[in-house]
Amino acid sequence: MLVKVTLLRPWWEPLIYDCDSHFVPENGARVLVPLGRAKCVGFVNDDSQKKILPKNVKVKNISQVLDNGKCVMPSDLWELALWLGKVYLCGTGLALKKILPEKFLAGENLHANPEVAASKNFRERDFFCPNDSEREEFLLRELASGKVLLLFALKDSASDFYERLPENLRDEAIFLKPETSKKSWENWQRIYAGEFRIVIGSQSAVFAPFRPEKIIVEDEANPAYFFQRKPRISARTLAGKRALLLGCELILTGRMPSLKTYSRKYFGKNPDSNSRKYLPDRRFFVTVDSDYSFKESERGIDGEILLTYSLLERTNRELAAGHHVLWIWDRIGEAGEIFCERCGVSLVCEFCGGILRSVNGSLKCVSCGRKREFPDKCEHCGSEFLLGKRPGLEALLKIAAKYFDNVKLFSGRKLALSKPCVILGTSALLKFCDSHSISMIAWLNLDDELRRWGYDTRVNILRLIWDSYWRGRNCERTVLIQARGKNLNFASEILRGYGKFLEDELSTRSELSLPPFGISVEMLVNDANQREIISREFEEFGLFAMDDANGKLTVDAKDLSVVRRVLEKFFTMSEFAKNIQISEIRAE
DNA sequence: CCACCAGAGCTC
DNA sequence: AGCTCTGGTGGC
Repeated sequence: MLVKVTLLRPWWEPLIYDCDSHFVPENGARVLVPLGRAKCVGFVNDDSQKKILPKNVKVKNISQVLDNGKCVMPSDLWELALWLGKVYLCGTGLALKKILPEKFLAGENLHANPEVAASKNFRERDFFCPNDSEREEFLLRELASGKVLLLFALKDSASDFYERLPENLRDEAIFLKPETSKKSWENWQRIYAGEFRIVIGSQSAVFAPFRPEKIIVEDEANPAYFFQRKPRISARTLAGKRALLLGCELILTGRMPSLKTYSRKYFGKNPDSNSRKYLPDRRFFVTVDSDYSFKESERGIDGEILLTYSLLERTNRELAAGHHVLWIWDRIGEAGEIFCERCGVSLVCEFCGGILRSVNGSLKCVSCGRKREFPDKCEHCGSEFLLGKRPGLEALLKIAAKYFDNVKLFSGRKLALSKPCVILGTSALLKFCDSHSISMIAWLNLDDELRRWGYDTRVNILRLIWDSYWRGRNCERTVLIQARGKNLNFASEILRGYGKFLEDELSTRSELSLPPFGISVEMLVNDANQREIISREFEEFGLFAMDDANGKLTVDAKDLSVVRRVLEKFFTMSEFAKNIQISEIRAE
């Protein structure tokens, strides 16, 4: 009896093995199979289709059936793996690797847990409310009963929330750490055994092995839900799919809805026209360089820091009232770039060609992070006139110190805040709003933030600015945005409110077929001939593959299934020669 | 003579 | 992607 078995490998198709008895394990059951000289764990993945063997291949026997031929992982996780393998072009094998712990995949023994029949009653709700305390109360109410999976975008917010839980709830709950330690396998088994009613965690907790009746995604608009490692899908999307497969309730919460949720709710099949009420309008102050302003610069660094009169005046006012003020400047170090004044060439990383930034007196590559000593001379022309370009936080610190007595630079370490002061740092500063009373936040270089490329840059910046208004328990706050004339548009779009901004963004993306209206798949194909072949295949399906000649191929499509149909023949075991790698899928 | 390694090749 | 086999290097 032939059986298809999915192995934990990058190819998309299952392999065919023989199961000599008449007893065929069910789909999702673990088996031990020989592969070449090695033996490895696979998962039975049999469909009704005919089993076609390539020539010159002899079918081998399954070595051992594990778990009595039963699928012991929660069945919705098995279905989630099949779905993820398809929609993220990674294959079921790599999807399983993402979803399940290493020990389970290695075949470690597991005490099977009797399956509880799911209620099969998918429902979606949301609670968007900018006030953090109100949202926390909502979450506590939702945790009162039933099995709940509660997801946060960041590990720290998850553990903070867990620590603050009232004792009776904390006894029934577990905070699932993302690390893969011995302890985490133990915790996985305890959740599997049904020891906890509530599971709290960040991204990876979306794969918690139990059957929640409710999945809550807090701060669902946060891009931190995207996994760092491939496949780089959003845990929010997985949570939604999982709720659908389980037939349970999905609750999205946050200060504001994400673009995806917003478009689905208001522009999807059943637009919800009466609940735009949760998009409150707030006033921001935008100040531009045509206002009375100072252009400060630092010795040895080419480039100016814009300080408007309004910024200085308002900061002074807040300090006098005994408050803390945050100045956000998203460039660490002394200067963003070092260049030679004589020949004009900038210093770049010798390994990856990335721009070198000056941090703490040495050089650090912006893209690969490698450090280097500061050279004495220009490596290009030998002159000694090396200058910084685009001032960083260290330069800002020196300048700000001229205007205010108490200025501090936050560089990731702890910061004691006793006296009223100006705190300088990147957008990571926003977390001070949780623990301190911050009465003003100023965005000093929004221009630079907007220069960063990415179809979602604008939405992410909007979200950060909007959060800077609401984050923390104290909501009386001024948000000030400095902008130069040319980026005044963005600033004034923010002034029109969150909802209006997202609507405009959606219509722009619709016009340009950007996500969520179009999907873009980026792949690495080192071999030029192979690139040529794949491009032609795409063309036959009416898709244009852009070749950047550095090995990257980008395809924009309306529908991923066409892309999958083209690529599937390259992701078989015989074709797979490490020459195609899906590097990025932009779908939302 | 063998330990140690980087690279090649194969996998129903 | 792993795993194992290969063949080279370098130590004594």
